Amino acid sequence: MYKTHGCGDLRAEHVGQRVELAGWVNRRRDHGGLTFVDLRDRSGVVQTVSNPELSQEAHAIAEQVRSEWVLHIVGEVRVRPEGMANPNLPTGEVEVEIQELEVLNQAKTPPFKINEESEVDEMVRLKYRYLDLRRERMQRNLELRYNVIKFIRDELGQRGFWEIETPILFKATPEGARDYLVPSRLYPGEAYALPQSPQQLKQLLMVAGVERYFQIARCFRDEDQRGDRQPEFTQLDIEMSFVEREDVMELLEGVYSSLIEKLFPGRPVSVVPWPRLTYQESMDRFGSDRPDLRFGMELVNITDLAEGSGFKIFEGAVEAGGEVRGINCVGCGHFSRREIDELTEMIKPFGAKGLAYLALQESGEPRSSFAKFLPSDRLDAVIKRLDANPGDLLLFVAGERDIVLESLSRLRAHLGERLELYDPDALSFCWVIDFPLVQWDAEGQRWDPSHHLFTAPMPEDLSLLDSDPGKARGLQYDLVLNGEETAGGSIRIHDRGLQEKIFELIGLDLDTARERFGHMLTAFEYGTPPHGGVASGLDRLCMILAKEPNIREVIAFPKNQAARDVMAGAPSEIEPKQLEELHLRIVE
RNA sequence: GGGGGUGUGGUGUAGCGGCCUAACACGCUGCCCUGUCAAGGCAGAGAUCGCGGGUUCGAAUCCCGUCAUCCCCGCCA
Repeated sequence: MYKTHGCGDLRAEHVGQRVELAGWVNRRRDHGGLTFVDLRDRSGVVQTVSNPELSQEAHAIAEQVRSEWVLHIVGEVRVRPEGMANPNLPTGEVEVEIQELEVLNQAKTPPFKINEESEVDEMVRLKYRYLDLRRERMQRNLELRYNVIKFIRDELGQRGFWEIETPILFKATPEGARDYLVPSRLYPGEAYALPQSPQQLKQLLMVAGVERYFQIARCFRDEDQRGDRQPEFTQLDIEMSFVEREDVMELLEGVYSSLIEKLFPGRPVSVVPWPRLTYQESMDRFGSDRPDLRFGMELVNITDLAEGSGFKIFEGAVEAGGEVRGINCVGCGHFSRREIDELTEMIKPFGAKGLAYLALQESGEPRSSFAKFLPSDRLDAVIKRLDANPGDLLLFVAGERDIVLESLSRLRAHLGERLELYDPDALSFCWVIDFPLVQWDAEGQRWDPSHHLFTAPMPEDLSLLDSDPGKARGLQYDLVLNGEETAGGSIRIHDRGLQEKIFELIGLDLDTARERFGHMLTAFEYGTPPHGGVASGLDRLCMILAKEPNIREVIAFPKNQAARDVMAGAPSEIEPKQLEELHLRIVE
């Protein structure tokens, strides 16, 4: 070993000890005679001092040293002279007096500063990711992620789960996201697919009698990027036999609650059991199936008050079968016309024609785009229903239900952040349940599973599958954290007949279904236990726990927006020889 | 596939028709300096203003195209 201690671990208790340190030069302060070298390793930073009176040889080297050089130092830990302690440094009470100094490696001047949290263009960071990861923020994130995963492994182990690996080379499933394909060398024209999730395999593990399975599983989806989406990502995959919906939800909230209690003590977190909202309720109150429960500002339906109100825009929306809903931005009555116009522009992309506003003044008439059209008793009823007081700003959207909900939901999320309506440390969980099993896909003219095609319908809704499939609910649950979808799961179908019925409903003919999922159907005939599970996006979870704005900040080597690895330059051109082996030809 | 933002020394920014022979901070190089810790002092190097075309007497600045990058929509069972 090159070191006896971590740089950041040295304290007053080590005074007098001879220590060996190894690490990077964080900063050098050369006073000519005396030279200070702040040495950094994973554990932190400690000040080392080179004094020519102690070692002429070491001092000559210390004068040559530059940022990010890799050093090996032998020296003695000393208390700093009176008044020289640095309270900003955990190791600030001591310093290491250099006796021997060895340069293990020199370093070019890095393209950006490693020793401070300066803003750097992300392309440059990704190109030199190994340097970016050397910075404190990234080291913190890497450690946080490790701690989260370690905790989950330990916790699930204690709860009787086995961690089982499933194949990365598996079979394409044209339903769902686009697959990443791996062409087969041995079988011309055939390909493996990388898993979008280990869904089928974990269900087959239940058939296999595993009963309690989990995996920290890498998943692959060839779709376009977002700030919270990467082409490959990691999910906590769980499956359990002989359970009902509530059992799976209780398990995950138990694991995550204790995780936060242990690793993030002091952060405000939802109390178990976490709120359970039906899909209907969530849409009705928040306009979204992933409601951010860190703050209120719920959507209020005033459709009945809008009907025949005298305001043509409201009336028209109601007559066309639409709705009128509003939110109360408490204390925002001072918003300027321009600010309200900006909010209006914000929701137009979602189909909203406009934004009606009513700003209640502390005194005098309200400022409003529509109040003058409404009889005063109607106006009072509206104000009362939104629980509004002088100084508040009420915002309304009228139109088709979907548009109203989406617009106000976006507006609510935007205002919640802008007005700082919540504690940035808060971790607000909730479950959304009772999703529709299938949704009508107008483009494809067919029913689409809202979760996936193995989700069991609610038993009491079974008959609806024939009469009114859109009304049938699934035994499904989504976990939402601070308005972000963090996990999703369901009780699965374990009956071949029902599974085939679902295939049929979503327009998979029996031959195709058997070709793609024959192994599942066959397995269901050999004594399949009732089972269900959940999958949780760990990158996203870590992103929120680390309070990072972007999923790339918690992934060691992420792809950029265009799905490229800019450090290694992947994807890259294929050698003709490889193409030939794989029986492939490039079509321009 | 579509919409929007951004591209100026190594990094972060300023400049947004002529005062630009491109400014500032940090970093970098050299010299000085024995108690600094964002060390300090002095001196210095470093930019064809993403690329191509156009408008103009004159373009970092305006226009068009293109590339890169980020955000969003579509997509993500």
